[in-house]
Amino acid sequence: MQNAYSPQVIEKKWQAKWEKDKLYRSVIDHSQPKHYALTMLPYPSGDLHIGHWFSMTPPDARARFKRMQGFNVMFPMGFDAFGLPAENAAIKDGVHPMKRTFQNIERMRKQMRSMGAMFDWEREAVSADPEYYKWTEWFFIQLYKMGLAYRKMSAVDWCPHCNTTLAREQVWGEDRHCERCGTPVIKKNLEQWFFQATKYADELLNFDGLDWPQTVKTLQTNWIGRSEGASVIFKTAPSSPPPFSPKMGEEKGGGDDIEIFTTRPDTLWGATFMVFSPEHPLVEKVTSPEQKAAVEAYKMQAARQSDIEREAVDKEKTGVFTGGYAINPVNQAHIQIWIADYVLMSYGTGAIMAVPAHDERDFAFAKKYDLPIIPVIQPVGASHDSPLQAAYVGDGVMVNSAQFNGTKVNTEKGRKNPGISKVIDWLASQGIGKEAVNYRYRDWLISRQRYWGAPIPMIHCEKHGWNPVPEDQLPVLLPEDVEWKPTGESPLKLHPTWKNTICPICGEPAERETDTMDSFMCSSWYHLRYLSPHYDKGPFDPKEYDYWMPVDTYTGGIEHATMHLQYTRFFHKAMRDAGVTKGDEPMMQLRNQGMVLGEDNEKMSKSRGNVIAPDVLVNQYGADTVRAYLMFFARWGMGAPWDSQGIEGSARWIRRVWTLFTDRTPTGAASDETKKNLRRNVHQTLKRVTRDFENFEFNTIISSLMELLNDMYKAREAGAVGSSEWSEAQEIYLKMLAPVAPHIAEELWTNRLHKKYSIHQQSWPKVDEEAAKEDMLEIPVQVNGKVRDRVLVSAEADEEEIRSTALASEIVQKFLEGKEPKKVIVAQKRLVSVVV
RNA sequence: GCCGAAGUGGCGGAACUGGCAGACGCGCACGACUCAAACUCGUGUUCCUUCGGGAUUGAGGGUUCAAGUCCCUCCUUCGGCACCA
Repeated sequence: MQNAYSPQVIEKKWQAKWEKDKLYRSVIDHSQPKHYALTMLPYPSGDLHIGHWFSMTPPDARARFKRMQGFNVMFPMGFDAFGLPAENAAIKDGVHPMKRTFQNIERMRKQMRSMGAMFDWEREAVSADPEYYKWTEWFFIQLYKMGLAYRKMSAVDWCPHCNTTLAREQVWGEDRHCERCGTPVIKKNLEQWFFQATKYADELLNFDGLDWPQTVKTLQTNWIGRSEGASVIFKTAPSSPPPFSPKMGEEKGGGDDIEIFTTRPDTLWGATFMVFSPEHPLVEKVTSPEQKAAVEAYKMQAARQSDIEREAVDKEKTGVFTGGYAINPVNQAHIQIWIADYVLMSYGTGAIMAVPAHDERDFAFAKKYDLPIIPVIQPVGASHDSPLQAAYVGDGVMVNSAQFNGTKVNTEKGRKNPGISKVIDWLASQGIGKEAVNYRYRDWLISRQRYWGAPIPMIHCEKHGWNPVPEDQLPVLLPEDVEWKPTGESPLKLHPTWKNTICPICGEPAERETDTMDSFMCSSWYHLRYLSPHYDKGPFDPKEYDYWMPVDTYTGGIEHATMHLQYTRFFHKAMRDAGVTKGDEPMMQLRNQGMVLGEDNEKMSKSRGNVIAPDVLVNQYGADTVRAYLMFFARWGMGAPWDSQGIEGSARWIRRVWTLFTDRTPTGAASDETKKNLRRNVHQTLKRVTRDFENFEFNTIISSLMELLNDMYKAREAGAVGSSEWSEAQEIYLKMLAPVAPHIAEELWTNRLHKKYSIHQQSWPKVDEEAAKEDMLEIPVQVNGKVRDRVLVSAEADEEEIRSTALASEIVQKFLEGKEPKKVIVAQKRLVSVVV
C-alpha cells in the first residue's frame, strides 16, 4: 500500500467500486423515512463548469449527510437537453442537434462521475429522449383538455437573434433583452399557444408551508403583481359637445361601455378626463371629425415607437384629445377622452379614468394640457393649496364627492381602506362597478419557432380546427432529416412531409403544429420523471410518486425565481386539478446557491478568458479537495470570486488528514486531561457540523473540521494515540468527513482503520452532550463596557460565585480604584459586566 | 421611483438567542529542515501606540450595563420591477 496521498488512484478506485456495488441506488423502502434531494438539472452545453460543481457538490454532501442520518435519500440527475444553443450550433456547422446533445451528455456524465456524487444514475432522465418528451406532449394535451392551453393572436416578444417568440418571463432588464442571448426583443403580432397560468395567480401568491427564501417569494409576488380595486363602467357621451339639454339621450351616438380598472374608486368624483391607449378599440368611434387627423397622426407615431421608448419612465407625457366625451357614472359629468401612450393596452382595460388631483401621472398630463383638476381627498385638518401644486396621494377625508363627503380615506389598498370599501359597495349596488383585482401576471407563451424542442401535439384541420393528437399516437417524434436555416420559422414547417397528417376527427388531410414547446415546459416536470424514467404507462409510476414526492430540498440558482420556479409551481397545481399530482406544492424547501465568479471578480465567460475548468483542478488536486474548497471558499448562498491560491489551503488540509491517519505513531500515554479535552473537542465539533449541514452552512463545516484536525495533531503530540478517545476521534472524524470528501474518507476508513465497508453506509454519530460540556469557563469581565480581565470559574459555578470571582480579580480592582461598583451584571455564564 | 439582498483586516470569510469582534483559510513576515529551492513544520499577522493603553464591523444618530447583531436617517454595490391606472 502506498503511503503518499494519491487522489487520482483512490478516487477512481472507489468510484468504480461504489458503482459496481450500486451503493447509491435509491429504492422505495417503507421502513425508512424518505428524503428527496433535488438540484437543478444542467443544460448539456458540452463541458462541466465550476459553477455546476458549486451547485451540485455541496448539496451532494448534504444529501450524503441526510442518508447517514437514517433517511432513504434519492439524489437524481439528468439533462435539460432541448434548447437553442444546440440548434444554433447546427445552423453554423451542420452537426445535428441530437447528435451534439447526446455527445455532450456522454461527456458531461463522465465529468459528473468524477465528482464522486451520490447520483443514482438509474434514475437519470433526459428531456430530449422520446421516452421523456412523449410525456411532455401528454402533459400538453392534459392542459389542453382542461382548457388551460389555448391559442391567441397578440403582440408578443420576439428575439431576432434566436428567431423565436419568448415568454414574458424570458425578457429581461430595462432594454427588454432575451434572457438567453441578450439581444433586445421586438414585438410581433402572432398567433401562439399559451398556458393559462393567470388562473392560478392567487394560489401562486400563497407560500404557506413552503420553506423558501423570502427573496424568491418576493420576486414571485412582485412578478404576479396583484392589485385590488374596482372596475367601473363609464359610458361614451353623444357626439356633439354637451349642451345642457333635457333631451340628451336622444342625441346621436354614445352609450358605449368604457370599462376601466382603478385602485382608487374613492377618487371617482375627481375624474376630470379619461385616457385611452392609442390601440383602444373605441378610439375610432369616439374621435370627432375635427380631431381625426391629429388622432391618426398620434396613433401612427405611437405605433412606430418601440415599447422600450414608450415605457421610458421619465419621458414627458404626450397625448391628443379625441374630441369625444365620456360620462362619469358617479356624477354624470361630461369629461374629455384623450389618447396617450402612457396608457398601455396590455394592462387593465387599456383605458383609465384620470384623477389629476390624486395621481402624479394624471396631474402632469392635466397641467400640460390644461385640463381641470378637482381635489376630492382633503388632508385632515388642512385644506389644499389653490391651485394644487402636486398630486395629493396621502390620507384624508373625501370632499366634492356627494354623499361620501367626510368619509375617511387612508393609504391602505383595497378593502382595508374604509373609503375604497364604501365606494365599492355603493358602485355594486348601483350596478355601475364592482370590486376587481388586476394582475401584472400574463399567461405563459409556450410556442417556439424552433426545431430542437418537444413538438406541440396538435393538429389543425380545415373543418375541425385544432385538435390534440390522439394519446395512443404519442410521441409525435421529431424528424431527423431537417434543414437548418434561421428563417424565423421552425425547420419543421419547411420539412416536406412531416407536418402532413390526418384530422383525428374526420380523417381528412390535416396539418401538424410545427412550433415546439418552450423547454421550460420540459423542466417543469423532470422531478417527476426521475421517479421512474422508463415507466411507460404514464409520466411516472404512482407508487414511486406516493413514496418520494414532494421534493424535500430543492437547490439551484435564484435566476430562475420567476421562470422555472414559477412555471413548475403552476404546472404542479394544474396537474393536481387534473388529478395527476397530489398536494399543492412540488418542492417544500428551496435554497439558492450564489455564483462562482472569475478571479477578476467578473462573471466567468469564455470571451473574458476567466473560466476555471474543474477537470484541470480534479487532475491536479483530486475531487475531494475541489469539493472541500467549493464548500469552504465562500458562503454557499452568496458565492464569491475564485481564488487559485486559496484552493491550496483545502489541499493542505486534505493532505494533513491523510498524514494524520497514515503516519505510524507509537502509542503514547496521554494525561486524562488531554484525553478529556480531545473528546470534548470531538463532540463540540460534531454538534456544530450537524447543525451546519442542516442549515446549508458548508463553509463553517470545513473550518470546524480544520480546527478539530489541528486539535487532533496536538493531542497526538501529547500522546493520545492508542487510547479509546483517540479511536473514537478518528472514527467520528472520518464520518464527518465522509459527506465532504467521500473518497479519502472511504480509503482511510476501509483500508487504514480497517472498518467495515462502506463508510457511506454508516450512521451519523451521536453527540455525547456530557462529553461536549466544558469543565472550566473563562469568563470575560468588563468594567464600563471594556473587557479588562478574564477569570476562570468552574462550569458549575452559580451566579454569586462568578460575581465574587470577577470582583476579586486584581485587574478589576485596579480599574475600580477603590470605588464600589454601581451595578454588576452576570450575563448567564458568558460575561460579567461591572459598572462604576 | 418602488421592492429585495449585501457592506466586518491586504483577500474569502467567522461570531449560537444583544454578551471576549476578526474563528478557519489564503496571502505576507520571520524561523526550522535543505548545498539551495519547493514541500513540510513552527511562530507572528486589524490599525495606531509614549507599551499604560486607545481606536475599530459602510457613515451618522439612538436604545442598553453591553450593539457587527435592535431602532432611525443616510451612502455604496448588486438583483428584481417600473408611466401597472
